[in-house]
Amino acid sequence: MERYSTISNVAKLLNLNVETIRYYERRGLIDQPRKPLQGYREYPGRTIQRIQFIKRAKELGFTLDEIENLLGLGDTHCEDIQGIAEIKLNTIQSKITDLESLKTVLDNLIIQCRTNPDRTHCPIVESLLPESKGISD
Amino acid sequence: MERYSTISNVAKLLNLNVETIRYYERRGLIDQPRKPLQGYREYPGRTIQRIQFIKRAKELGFTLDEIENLLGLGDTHCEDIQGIAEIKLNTIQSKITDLESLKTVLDNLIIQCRTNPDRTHCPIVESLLPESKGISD
DNA sequence: CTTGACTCCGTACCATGGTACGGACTTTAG
DNA sequence: CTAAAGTCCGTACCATGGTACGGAGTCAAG
Repeated sequence: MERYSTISNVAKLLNLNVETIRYYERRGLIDQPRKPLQGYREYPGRTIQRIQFIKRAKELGFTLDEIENLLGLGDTHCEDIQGIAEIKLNTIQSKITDLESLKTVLDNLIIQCRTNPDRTHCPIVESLLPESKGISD
Repeated sequence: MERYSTISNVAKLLNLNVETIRYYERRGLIDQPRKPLQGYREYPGRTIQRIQFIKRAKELGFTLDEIENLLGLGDTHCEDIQGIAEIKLNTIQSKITDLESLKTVLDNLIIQCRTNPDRTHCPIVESLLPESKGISD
């Protein structure tokens, strides 16, 4: 693996936008290489690896703040990292529960629509209205 | 129900922020009452109802754009509304599926952490790293 | 040398759904 | 009348994760 690379090469290698890398730099997620007297900044392999870590963690649903935490812990605090992952797992579970509730409500409303003999009034709209007064005014 | 009300009364009645009502006006979701020559704008009952519709639809997961569509349809186009609801239902189902996948991955990683005899290396971190090289550099 | 591609830098913008604020004006209650 | 609360209005900001852009400078290839 090449140890140094310009920003657009890194972006291409990791299938990222140059602007995104700059954003991560600004946020302090990765180090910005020093500007050499001659030529462009060169990104070391460890920064490339770090970005790969960030990308994988994002895929797991971690926010950039959370990822920053993880990166700060290194891999010698397994209990702390486990804790962060458990919190994320609980958050995901909550979201699933919320979405399942929504799904149930929408399912029921759609069934009402499908079985509605009078297509000039809509059970979904009526369920959304206060006291089902209609909005045709 | 009082037919006219000032903006802060509407906000209080509907448990909303004044600024939120103004935002809905700016977005064209609700009509902004004409400014009378004397006194403050007065919000008619039908605007209050409309905001209640918006709130309930948001609770069902519809975005403001989608809600604008629903409001535009009235309740005489049950098939169109059903279509919009079905799209939303599919979106919610997709999100649930994605989240379930994430949950499975995180579950497995957390189990690995819990059963990890060597707390000085973390399976979660190692799974996020390219080739599990470690980030202690 | 020239030109095109790349980098840098600082600033602004985008999506969505808000939220905040300052200054000017109006209303209300004492 | 006075003071406090409310309204209006236009502009800017917030969260999160980006994305875009213009102008200036650098590098590389022909």
